[in-house]
Parts: sequence; structure tokens; C-alpha cells
Amino acid sequence: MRRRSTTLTEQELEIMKVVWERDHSTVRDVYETLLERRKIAYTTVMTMMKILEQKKYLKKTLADRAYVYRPAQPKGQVIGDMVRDFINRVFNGSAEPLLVHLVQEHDLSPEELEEIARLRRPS
Amino acid sequence: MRRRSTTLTEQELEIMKVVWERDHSTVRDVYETLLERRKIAYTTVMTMMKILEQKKYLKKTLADRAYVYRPAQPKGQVIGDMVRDFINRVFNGSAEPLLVHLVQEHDLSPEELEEIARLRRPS
DNA sequence: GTTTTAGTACTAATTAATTAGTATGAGACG
DNA sequence: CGTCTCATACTAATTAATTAGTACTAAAAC
Repeated sequence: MRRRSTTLTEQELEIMKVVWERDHSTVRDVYETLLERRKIAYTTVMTMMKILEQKKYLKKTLADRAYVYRPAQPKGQVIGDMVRDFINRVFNGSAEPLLVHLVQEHDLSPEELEEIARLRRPS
Repeated sequence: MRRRSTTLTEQELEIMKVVWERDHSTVRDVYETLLERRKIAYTTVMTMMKILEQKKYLKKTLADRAYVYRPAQPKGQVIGDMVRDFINRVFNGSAEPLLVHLVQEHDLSPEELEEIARLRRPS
């Protein structure tokens, strides 16, 4: 058997990124945005957004004739869950080795680190 | 269609973690390690390791009667690829917002940050 | 030498993720 | 009013990921 993902899957995330950029979104809004990047069918977007609503990532209200969707959870929360899940899967729950990777391979200078460190300890 | 993953999938990663801990591994070695954690069939492990060999994550040599597997790429390289893939998917290629998440939600103190920062700039 | 053991190769089934087609209905428009 | 447009609901097909069974073979054990 194949375990169902506890976080956003790849395409779900693509849709949520569009939705988070906007105050509210119809299927057509998201469809047109995604269509700029790749071939996709309107009903594909609709199906995905229905799934996201069932998974409690989106909430919908009926406006005029079409559903209007809004995020059901703040972006930071959802992304934070994905980061946590990644750290669990790849680093057995320990954040520090991920940080080491970032510093060593992702062009993060000590200056940037210090700046970010101040987020936790405002001087 | 469903795009094939460019990085290690969840169960592939579980097997690679076991292999990386050891100098060399047979299917039985990995099977017995995984069995301590969960129910799994010997042939399941064998199939997965064959896939990992085809994907160039493992290389095998025939020793005695059974294949002996070794990592074909260093762990740091493979994990680094996974980190890069995650940053691409979730943060559109930018490492800094991931760092902010780590600092804010994963108990990383400024002291730890400074220590890690020294990895890049040995005093 | 026959049987038991332990390995691989091959096949296949299941489920999640992704994609999209078809049917249907309500409102806009002539 | 009939038709066109645009929305949803429902159904279904495809592929990747995961799991494991069965057949076969060679060596070990008796």
C-alpha cells in the first residue's frame, strides 16, 4: 500500500501558491495563472481545488454562480508543516544538519545568518 | 500523468539511510534492519534495492552467492540534492525563507547559528 | 545424492496522485 | 423561448510508488 501524504503534494502546492498570492480565487483565476506556465485543463484545476477543500487547505463560499476559494490555513503554518515533515523524513527530526547544508551549499553568508538570528533575539 | 520523482522517494530514502550507516550491505542486512521497525517482506526490500541500483544510488558486486550493495553517491551529495529540490518546490529556489522557518520554529539558538556560520568562515 | 536453505528474477496487485472527459444545469443573450 | 456560455458534479483513465508472491537455482546440510 502507498501512504497518503500528510502534507501538500507537488501539484497541490502549486495551486496553493497561486491562492496564497491572492485574496480570493475562483477555479478560473487559478486555471488562467497555471495555464501561463503549462498545459492544463480547467477541470483538472477544479478537481484539485475540490481535494484541497476536502483536506481543509481551502474553504469555499458560493458567490454569484461560482465558488470562491480562500486559504483555510495561513501559509506560514502550512509551509512550516512541510518543513517539519521534510526534517523528519530526511534528517530524523533534527534541524541542525539541514542548516549545515544550507550554509555550505546555498550561498548563505554569516552576515545573512546573523541578520536572521536577530529575528529570535531582537537586540 | 504523474512525474517520476527526481530525488529519493520516501521508502527509497529509508533504505539508503540503512545503507549509508554501513560499509556494505546485502538485501538481508537491510531487510533485518527494517524489520525491527516494521513489517516488510524480503522481496520488497530486494525490489527496492534493485530500483535504487537502476537509479544509480547503489552499485552492486557479486560476492559469494549474494549481491553486495554499496552507495554509488556520497550521502552528502544525495541529501544535498533533496534539500535543493525541496527549496525549489517549496520556496521557489530561495534558501533564505527556509532558514527563517528553521530559526523561528525549530529551536535553533543564535549560538548554534554562530557556530554553524563558522563552518564557512573559519576564524 | 537428496533435501533444505537462501538467494535472484519475474510478475503482479494495490493505492495515491494526477489528469481530464462527459453530463448537466443555470443564467446571459439574441 | 431557444441557444450559447460557463460553472459544477461525476466518472474514469494513467502513471508512479509500494508491496509482495511465485518460480527457479545454486549451495549448504544432512
